[in-house]
Amino acid sequence: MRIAVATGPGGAGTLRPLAEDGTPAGPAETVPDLVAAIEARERAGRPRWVWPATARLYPALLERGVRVARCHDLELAETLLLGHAGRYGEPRSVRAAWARLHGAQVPADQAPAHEGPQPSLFDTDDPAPADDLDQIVEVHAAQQWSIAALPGFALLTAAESAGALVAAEMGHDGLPWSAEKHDALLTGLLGPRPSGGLRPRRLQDLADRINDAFGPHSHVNPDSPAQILKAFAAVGLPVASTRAHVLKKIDHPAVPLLLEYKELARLHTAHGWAWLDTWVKDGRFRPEYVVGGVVSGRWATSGGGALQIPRVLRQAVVADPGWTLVVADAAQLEPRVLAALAGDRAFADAAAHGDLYAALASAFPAGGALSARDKAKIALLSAMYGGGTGEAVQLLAVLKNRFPDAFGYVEAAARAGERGRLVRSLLGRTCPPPSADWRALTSTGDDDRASSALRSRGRFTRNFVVQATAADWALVLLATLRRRLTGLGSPRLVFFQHDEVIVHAPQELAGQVTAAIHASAQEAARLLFGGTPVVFPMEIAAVPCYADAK
DNA sequence: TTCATAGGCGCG
DNA sequence: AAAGCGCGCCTATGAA
Repeated sequence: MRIAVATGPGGAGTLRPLAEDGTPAGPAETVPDLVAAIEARERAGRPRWVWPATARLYPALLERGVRVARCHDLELAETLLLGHAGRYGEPRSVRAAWARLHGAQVPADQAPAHEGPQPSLFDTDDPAPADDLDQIVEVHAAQQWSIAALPGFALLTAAESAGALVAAEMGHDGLPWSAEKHDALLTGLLGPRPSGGLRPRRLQDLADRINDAFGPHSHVNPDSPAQILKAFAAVGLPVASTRAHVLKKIDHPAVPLLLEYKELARLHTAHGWAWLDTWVKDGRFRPEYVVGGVVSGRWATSGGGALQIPRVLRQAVVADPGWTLVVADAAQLEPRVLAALAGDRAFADAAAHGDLYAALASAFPAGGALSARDKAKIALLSAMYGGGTGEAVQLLAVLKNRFPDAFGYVEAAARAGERGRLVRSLLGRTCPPPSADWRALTSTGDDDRASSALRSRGRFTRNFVVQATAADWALVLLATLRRRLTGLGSPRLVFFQHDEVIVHAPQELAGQVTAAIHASAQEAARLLFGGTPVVFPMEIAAVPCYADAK
């Protein structure tokens, strides 16, 4: 059973039961308290809720303690369907989808109402227009018809919608975060918290010593790459850039000071006290996730930088007393995905257990500075990213000879991209078409810029098929894990980063959570790849602090 | 003063 | 000179 949901004014709304294919299975009903009505029907029968956008509607339910098992997010589904049709970037609102169905003028999407107090959806003074239930019902039915015709899309849209539920729940529950530990870490590395916009003591000290190293009259701002370049040129050491790996190659007393400065300055500006004040409240870090924010299907964030937390700050992620963090990481996910995708028998056999790179190592010649395992890893990464300079050239040749189907799979994706064609993940998530600029550039000449653009597009599509299918797998894992955790009661998903999840759970449930994660990884592999011999092992640790994992 | 871009680096 | 994929966030910088 499905139920379509339209929000109305003042917390009211309208509901209508639907069959799986979207045809109405009963009359529309207007309810004065939409959240209460959803809660009652959720208890009665766990329907799949059909609503315009989980991100706008679900936070208000969570505020009132209401969670739902399943939904169909119309905007996310519309985005996936448009993408599959090569129509990236067209408006995805229910109104826009309805207008497309009727050949009417398609309204542009409203900019996400940023900032301001969170859920304005149920505010009585909400200026946003109420949803139109009839449009919701009609758009949903059209989507179901399209989805049924596309292999993988039923699973893809269900998983994307479940991901939206998880994202809202994680934003609501938050990642357990110790402000005390974070502050102590900052103080230890940077010195006491400075007042005003001053540099912390340790950074100022390094800045002074960097200037001393460049000479008595030096005025270098270490935050300015341009000034650093000039300073090195002035002492006879011209460098192409100030990136850490470039600076490491030159011999000058300022280099180690600069490297230390950059690292600490980054921590201070991106995840320092200002970040702590903004993003951590009541022992929880509540980021804003954007489901499907990356074209490959990975999530993005729109604030808080949840997907770029420096490893050193994992010390601040601490379970509540009596609780534990179950930290789970998919080992070597992308090469395993390639193995399963390509159906390369020899490669899949290597990916059938343990350490994939080690299993491949015997195919690569011994000798030299690199171990055979490292060579296997470089070859794989080059194949998936489109690298292949220096030593990687020979290693790629080995890969091509020994594992021709795996090599051929990403090569075919690269060639499709170079021809301007679309490529898709296993479940059908589709890459954006090349831009008009790209077409103009690559159709006219065969100069350097044109061939560079061609190769760039090839690298993108080459990587897309792997990264996006890995995202498919991770999203299905997340969806099935969420279902299992609901069965366990109190455990909560609190973090998801591409191929890694953290569950916050009472200590006594750590074993059951661990089992649930293993089972979900297996289920995801089966749902995507059927009977592939490739395994998708999870490295799991139940720890009091995130930093203790691995 | 505001805005867009580049350079750099954090994560996978 | 650029160079292997995908992101977000910060500062410096120069144009508007």
